[in-house]
Amino acid sequence: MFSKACEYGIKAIIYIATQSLSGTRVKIGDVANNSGSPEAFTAKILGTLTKHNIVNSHTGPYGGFEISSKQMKQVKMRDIVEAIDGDTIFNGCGLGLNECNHEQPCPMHHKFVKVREEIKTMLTTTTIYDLATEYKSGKTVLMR
Amino acid sequence: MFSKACEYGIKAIIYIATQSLSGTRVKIGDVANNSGSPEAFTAKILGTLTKHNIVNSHTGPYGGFEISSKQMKQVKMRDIVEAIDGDTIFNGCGLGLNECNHEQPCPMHHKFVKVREEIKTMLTTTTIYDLATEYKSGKTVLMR
DNA sequence: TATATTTAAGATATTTTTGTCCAAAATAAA
DNA sequence: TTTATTTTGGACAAAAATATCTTAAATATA
Ligand code: FES
Ligand code: FES
Repeated sequence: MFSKACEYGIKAIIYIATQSLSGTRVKIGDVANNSGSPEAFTAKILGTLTKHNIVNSHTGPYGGFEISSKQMKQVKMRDIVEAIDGDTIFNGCGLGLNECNHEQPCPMHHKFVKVREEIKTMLTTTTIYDLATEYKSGKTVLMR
Repeated sequence: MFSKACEYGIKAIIYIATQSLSGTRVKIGDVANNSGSPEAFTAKILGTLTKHNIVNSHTGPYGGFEISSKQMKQVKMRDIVEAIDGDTIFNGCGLGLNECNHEQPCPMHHKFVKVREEIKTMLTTTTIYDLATEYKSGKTVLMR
């Protein structure tokens, strides 16, 4: 469904957000350790998300990553996925035709579009804040 | 959603099935030309599907690929996807945790499971025959 | 049996994704 | 200003996915 990069990105953001809720900035090493993702690769992905203004970074001592309350509540999962994986999952043809086209549908089109819309809805109606608060309360885990 | 191999496999099977409905066997070259997929790669994938008894192959002159009416009506899209991409799409965790676990859910679990079930339903309720007849009637296309 | 045709199988090549490493830039504090 | 800390960016490496090529095996027909 999502690329590894995207999975790592989502988990990193959720961890950073929960820490931000407590007012603490986190270093990339902490993120990797607490989300079960490779450190250097996760750093790359956070670089992308920083450019998209989904997370804020600060260099130097006492630096690290942080997400504001405003960001948490405004940014949807969809924004993260789109920033990393692009919009193929939201608009692309299920059978890989150059584009999804209602006029000349591929054999899977009708049924596929429904699922694709469900995915879009799921990711558009879920904010970072939603998942971060749930994770902070201990109801969910980022690694096992 | 699906790998390229899986996309090619599905398109190949639909084309072979429509030809089988007319009683004609098709050669790998025809399949590639009519489904817009790379020939040698598609041959590999059809080898896999042949082993899974989803399609039948015949070597030699007048040989080629063919699917029986019985197979067409019994084999679900799910079988094709599972044969090529495995069962990760049906059972795997959306955030890449080693397995999906209801007891220790990842942050996306609840919403993700619903979508995953929709995908499973879509692929389990669609047979090769369904898509082949629709394609044969000209309502859908395999390439553009 | 000899020949032509077609899939099967294995080796190889290319591209993309995933992942690591290291030096540079930014910055806070002593 | 110097030092230590942290992200940033670029080069590099490894693994997986995608794709091609070549030869072998099977088989129908003459
Ligand atoms: S044309 Fe393939 S999903 Fe719309
Ligand atoms: S645990 Fe992640 S989807 Fe179920």
